[in-house]
Amino acid sequence: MKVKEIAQAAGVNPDTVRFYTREGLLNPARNPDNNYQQYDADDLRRLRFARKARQLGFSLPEIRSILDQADDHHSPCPMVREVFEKRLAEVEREIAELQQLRERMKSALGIWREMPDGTPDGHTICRLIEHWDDAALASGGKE
Amino acid sequence: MKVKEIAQAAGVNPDTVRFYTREGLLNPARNPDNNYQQYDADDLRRLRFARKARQLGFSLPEIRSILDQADDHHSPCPMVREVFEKRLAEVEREIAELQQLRERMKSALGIWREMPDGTPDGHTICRLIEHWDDAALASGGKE
DNA sequence: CTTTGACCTGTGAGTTGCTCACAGGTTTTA
DNA sequence: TAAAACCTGTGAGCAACTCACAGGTCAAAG
Repeated sequence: MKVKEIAQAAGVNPDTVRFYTREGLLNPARNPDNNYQQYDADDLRRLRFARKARQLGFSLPEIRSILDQADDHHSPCPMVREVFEKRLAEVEREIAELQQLRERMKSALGIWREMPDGTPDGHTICRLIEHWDDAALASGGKE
Repeated sequence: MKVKEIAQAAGVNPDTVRFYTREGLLNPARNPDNNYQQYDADDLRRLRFARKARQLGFSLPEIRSILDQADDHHSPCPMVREVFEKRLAEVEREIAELQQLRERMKSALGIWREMPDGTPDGHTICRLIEHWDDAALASGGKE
């Protein structure tokens, strides 16, 4: 299979296939006649695997590690479980952060409804933002 | 004020100050003696404004527009309100997406508890991922 | 008065996972 | 046989910083 074919078979952009190849996730052979990349069923399996793993939140380096382990006939599953739990925790944290942001935004919107628009006077740029109280932020620090 | 001073006054990394200056959000004068950047109270106001706006979800180009409008003595408030509502909608969408991801991950974890780890056999890389059903994904498309 | 250390300068690269652009070679279609 | 569609590798662009580098400047200590 050529780039476009495997890309279509996996439902991804051909450039993504090229990118994954560059990154070493895919190891196509070469057609000696024209130097085209030649992907086989194994590459397609790896590509589909990679896409599923991405949808589950794995990073490309993580996916590469998993693939490498499998190539060495070691079961990547324990590693998959471990990485996965870490990712889940991260996702939970991201959700919490975004929800906090949403609350900040909503409270700002509520307050703004009663505030008149001001013209910048050299002291103030936009009261809406400048007078928004970020005391609530103190609780949500990043580590 | 020099870079480090204004950075401390606003509670940001000096490199962020330099970056914002490069990006045109800050317009410091120059000390002709040594070519150092010289920030004044107005720059500090802009910097604090920018940080607050960032925490509220505005992008740097958006913040620059707001600042530019204020410099022209137009009230940026209507624009702020408009951009803000769009951002809020985006945040809601991001939260929904992440929550969906979390559900996918949790359901995968649940299923995995009952699955044995497998050794790669040339057909399978990691059953955990390959046998994970992504039918649920069909509903959550991106536009 | 010189050295040391802390600060300043601008610029370029690294982060993540692609996506797009470019210039040139190949194959297919008309 | 020429145009269209594909292939090749490489480099840049996205967001919002952060860090590294090489060299200039300045305050205080010796």
